[in-house]
Amino acid sequence: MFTAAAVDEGSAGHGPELVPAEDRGSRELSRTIELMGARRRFKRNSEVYGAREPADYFYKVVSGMVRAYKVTVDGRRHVSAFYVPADVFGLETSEQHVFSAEAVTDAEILVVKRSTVTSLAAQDAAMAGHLWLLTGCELHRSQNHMLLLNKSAPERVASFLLEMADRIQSDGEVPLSMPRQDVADYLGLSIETISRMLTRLESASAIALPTCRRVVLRNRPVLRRMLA
Amino acid sequence: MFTAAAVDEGSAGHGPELVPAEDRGSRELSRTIELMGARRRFKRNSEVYGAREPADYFYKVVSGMVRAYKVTVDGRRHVSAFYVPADVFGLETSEQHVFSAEAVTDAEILVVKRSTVTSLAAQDAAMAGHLWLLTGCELHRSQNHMLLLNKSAPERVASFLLEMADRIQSDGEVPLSMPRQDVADYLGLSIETISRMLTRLESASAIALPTCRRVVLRNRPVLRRMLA
DNA sequence: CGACCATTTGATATGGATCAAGCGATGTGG
DNA sequence: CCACATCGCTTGATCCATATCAAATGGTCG
Repeated sequence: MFTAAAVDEGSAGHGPELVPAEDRGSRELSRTIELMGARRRFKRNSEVYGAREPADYFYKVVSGMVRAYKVTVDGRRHVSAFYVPADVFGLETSEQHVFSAEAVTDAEILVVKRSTVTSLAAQDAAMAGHLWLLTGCELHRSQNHMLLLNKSAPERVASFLLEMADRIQSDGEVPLSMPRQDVADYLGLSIETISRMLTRLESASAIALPTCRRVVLRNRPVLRRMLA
Repeated sequence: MFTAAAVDEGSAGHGPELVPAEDRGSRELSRTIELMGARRRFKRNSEVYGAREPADYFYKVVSGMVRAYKVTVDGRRHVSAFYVPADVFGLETSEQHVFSAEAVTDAEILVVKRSTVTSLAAQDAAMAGHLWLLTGCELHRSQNHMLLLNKSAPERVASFLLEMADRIQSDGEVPLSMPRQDVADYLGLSIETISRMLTRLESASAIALPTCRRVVLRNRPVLRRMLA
């Protein structure tokens, strides 16, 4: 199977509305990691891998959340992605990781040797196809994030909430496991702006904030209308 | 061959310093397009493909330049990439194109049916590997662009010039084939800001502007020092 | 030569960063 | 169990980078 049949569209428009990993044609690779992967536990804020380290493994989140990030020479940090259960990450084609990865919360992660997967892929076209497909999904996500970074602050925050709601799928209630600083570094804004935008959305009763780490989406159409 | 051996690093740091397509392990796929591709000519500003159209072909630039872009609902345009001779583009895994592609200048482009490549890839692991690799390079480029969008205006412009100089490889002289608006939409800035930054770089004698479409890099270290 | 389009330059406006308190939870030692 | 320290979040005041608006200039093509 070397077609991209299962891949989304419907997302293309604007929001990242990413399709859950299981629906993305990733089953082969995902299952391989499931079967052959070693389960490792990571404490909150511990490192999964570091930028510039050899990229010898692929990863799949079982529980918890992971952030991929990079610190620039001038000390600014950019969070490129959050990975939630069922997401596969670390799929880069380069020999070294470009980003670092850390557990946002305590997390369980399946780890499989990259060489195991690539040698399977060399034998099995379906595996190779899925590897390609998953990388394509990551590309798609990255391109969406790129678009997001040209939007206004309210748009970025609204996009973020909708993205998280779609991916975590806990029905209206979005638990923000990460601190404000992570959100800020993901959206390219300051923590103060994140805070202000959330307050503004609450005033507009688009969302409710029972606690600062729990967001309830009260009015998605209002949020969607903010997307450029 | 299903290893990413040839893939860069050295870029990872900051600049996109992208390795020319031929050195990226893309030879198989690139050569396939070379052998099996139909050569098509596109006039300046004509469309190669449109967003949301079926992604039935892969492309390789022979001459000229191509821009990939997307217009958001609110009418803003984002240029996600410029493709120069030897670059392969249109590699998305999704069934429909997310971006549109247009010729920046008159261009010659090799076009090959995607199904041709994918059925080759289903037989030939090397082809599958190269497909993966090239998509990985596109991902890498996209991630670099993402980082770029969090930098200051002078940094973005300096990065852009260095990127173009590396990719066009015409030794110090960078012909900007695209109008300022394209640069602006690529860097997420206004045309006025692009203009001002170029002027500023000229005053700092980091560059010279014999005409507004030709940039001479006079002092790369100064440009590099601007990168965050 | 004149019209048109792209680029530069100048003046002003503004969104978001930064600086600086305040506030609220969470946890620790008395 | 409560006082207090700490950390993360919110709120307010100010500043600055870049957008936007508005001409002026230059380059290209009929």
